[in-house]
Amino acid sequence: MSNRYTIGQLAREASVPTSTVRYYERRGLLRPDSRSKGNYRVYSEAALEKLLFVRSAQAAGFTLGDIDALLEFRESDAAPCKEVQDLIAVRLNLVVEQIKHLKDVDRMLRDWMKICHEAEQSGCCGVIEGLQAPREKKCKEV
Amino acid sequence: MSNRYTIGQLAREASVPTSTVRYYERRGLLRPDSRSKGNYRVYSEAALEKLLFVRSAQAAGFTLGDIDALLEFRESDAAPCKEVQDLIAVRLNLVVEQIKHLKDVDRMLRDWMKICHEAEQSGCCGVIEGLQAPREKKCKEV
DNA sequence: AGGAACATTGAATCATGGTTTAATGTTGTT
DNA sequence: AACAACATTAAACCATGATTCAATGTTCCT
Repeated sequence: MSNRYTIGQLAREASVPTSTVRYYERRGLLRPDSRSKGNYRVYSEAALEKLLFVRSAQAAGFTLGDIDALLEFRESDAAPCKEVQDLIAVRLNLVVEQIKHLKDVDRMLRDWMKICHEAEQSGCCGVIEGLQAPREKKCKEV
Repeated sequence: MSNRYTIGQLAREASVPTSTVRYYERRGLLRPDSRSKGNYRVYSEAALEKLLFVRSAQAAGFTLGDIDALLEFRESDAAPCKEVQDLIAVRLNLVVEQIKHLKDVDRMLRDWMKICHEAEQSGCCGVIEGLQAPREKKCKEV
């Protein structure tokens, strides 16, 4: 093995635009192993694994900030379960919060949809009215 | 009635920073009714209602882009149920998608948490290993 | 040798919803 | 008159995760 990749090859292998690979480099996540004589980035197989790791971790809900930390753990030989669990726990809490919030929004939107259907008969959009300050309603209660 | 508000008063009434009110103005959502001799923004009661409408609509899950449209409907005398329903439907689809995605992420994070707990005994972090490309795993299957 | 394909860089741009800053002017109270 | 509190503006900045651009250099294939 010991494959070498240009940025384009690497990007294709990981199904990522090259611009994103450069962006990760700016973020400090992924450095080329060296440069060609023409100053092209040269990546090793390990870099590809790392890039795939980054994408997997992103898909698993970690932010690039989280992944920074995960990569440090990965680079070290320790098995820092405690730290990883903390990272997961923090992220999980945020995700749970977001889901909760989105479910509220979902419920509200469905309510408005219902109100709109019901008000449609009376020729007065219940949603527009409903979102007014309460005392301002201009059509009969829906 | 016929109250007049400075931007600060308006902002306080709506529990919004003044910077946000100016931002909405930049976005074309909310214009002052006039200017004082000192060039201060002067808002009417109607402007306050409008601002409250914007905040309600945001809370209901509409983006400022959506609210642009809602305000146009509100300003017109029509009862554009069809348009409002479309707006709600589009937003609802996006929200449903987001919830779906976040639930996947939630499930993955819980899986990783479980894996990490199980791998903890073997002194090898299952998460770090698990996110590698499959052939790269450096510790026994978890 | 020529041309396509690919690479380089820094900087600007995008979407979202704002906040912060700096330098300056106004209003209200004492 | 002095002072605090409040206002004005344009522009830069924040976080997130990138993409796009322009101007230019390199590599590969025939």
